[in-house]
Amino acid sequence: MPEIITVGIVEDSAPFRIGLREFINASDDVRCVCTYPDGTAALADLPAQAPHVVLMDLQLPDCSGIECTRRLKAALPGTQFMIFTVHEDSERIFQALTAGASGYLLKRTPPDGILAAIRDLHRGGAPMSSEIARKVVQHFRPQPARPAPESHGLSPRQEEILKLLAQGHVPKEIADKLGITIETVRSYLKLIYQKLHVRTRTEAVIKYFG
Amino acid sequence: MPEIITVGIVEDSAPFRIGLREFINASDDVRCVCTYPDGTAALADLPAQAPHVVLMDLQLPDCSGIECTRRLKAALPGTQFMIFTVHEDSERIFQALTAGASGYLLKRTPPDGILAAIRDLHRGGAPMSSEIARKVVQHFRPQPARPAPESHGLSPRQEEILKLLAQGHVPKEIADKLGITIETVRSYLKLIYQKLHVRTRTEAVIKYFG
DNA sequence: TCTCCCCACCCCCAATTGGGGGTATGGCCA
DNA sequence: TGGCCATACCCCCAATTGGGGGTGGGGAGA
Repeated sequence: MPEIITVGIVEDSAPFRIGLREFINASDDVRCVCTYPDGTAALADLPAQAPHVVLMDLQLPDCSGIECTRRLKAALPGTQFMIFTVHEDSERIFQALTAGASGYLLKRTPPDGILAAIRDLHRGGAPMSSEIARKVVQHFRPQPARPAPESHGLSPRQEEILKLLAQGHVPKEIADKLGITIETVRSYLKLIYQKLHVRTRTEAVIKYFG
Repeated sequence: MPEIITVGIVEDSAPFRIGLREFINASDDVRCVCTYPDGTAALADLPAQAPHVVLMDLQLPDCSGIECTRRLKAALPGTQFMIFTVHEDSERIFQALTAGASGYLLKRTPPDGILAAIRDLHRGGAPMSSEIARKVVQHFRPQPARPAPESHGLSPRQEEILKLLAQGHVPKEIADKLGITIETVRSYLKLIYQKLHVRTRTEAVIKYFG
């Protein structure tokens, strides 16, 4: 028995909003639990509804759907946001993604595709219209400047230990996990500190993440 | 009458390679015109075939599929490359995209999905498995996960100390920097550990960055 | 052959850390 | 007015950490 996916809709066009809701509610596994015609209404009530997924139009009368997404995402980190719009310019796409959206559908998407995208989003995917996906992928291209691809010169074992450190494990736990003594782990840590030019586990982890 | 989409396959596993070719050729609109078991063979012959789409395994015997993609894309800018692999670590995904790939499928993708992805790629899309798309989207926002500092319920002073921790400072240095005694810093750290449900500085910093 | 490096282990020791107590001041607010 | 919390400080103590030494074995290269 699959869980019912709850959906909120933020869309200024009433016919479109209602039509979308009716279509969604005609499905077995997705329910539209709230709709809003503008950002103000959504910001006021949507956090209390906390749907799994929010469909967000970009063109709202009072504020941009991007700003609206940013604020709602801050209040509802667990909710997945899908932009649903006619705009497909790169600038807006990237702003939407940085604002916290995980999906980006064009309005010309067929109804079945919308439902499929909602399910995909809820499963942890990032549904995007083809055109959007291509723009996102292309944005990776003009950056051939790969900054420092692993130049710390750590041996495989040393890196393994660093990775466990970065997961929050204390040396004793690392020793247990790897089936070696704590003394060995300590030896490795000393070497790692030397190579990374740090003095503590914490600094090493920061270097690892930085 | 739709144009026939020509496909090249670079894949070291012979059964997989053959099976994929047969399956593709069973379709009406897609034809596999060449297959290669390794990067060397692909680099030598694929430019002469110039298929519309190339399915590229990442795990090749002689060189990485990423490097192979980079060179082939340089020779065939009009050809669309789709990575086809079991790897889904972020590092490889981004390397593949910067190398010129426009699609990224996991091998667990059902056959129908593979054909659909080939068509999508040829139409100008960027087909990706759900897991891949989500990773791409998430990495697109390097620092959006910052605006949630209140969630852990730290006081301003506690957060200030945590921030210094996250810069690699040791408690004694924090005391000096803030002009308070180390004992005070230690008291704060205990509170911070409690609130964040961690036991060490390192874990606290990981939480801070996570 | 003879290094060099990686892996694994051991000892010592000073310093630090984390956990447990505690005290005192001041602000907020009900 | 009393409670609650943030800030700031103190003590003790076991355990851990970081830095300094060292011992081997095994594999890759020169």
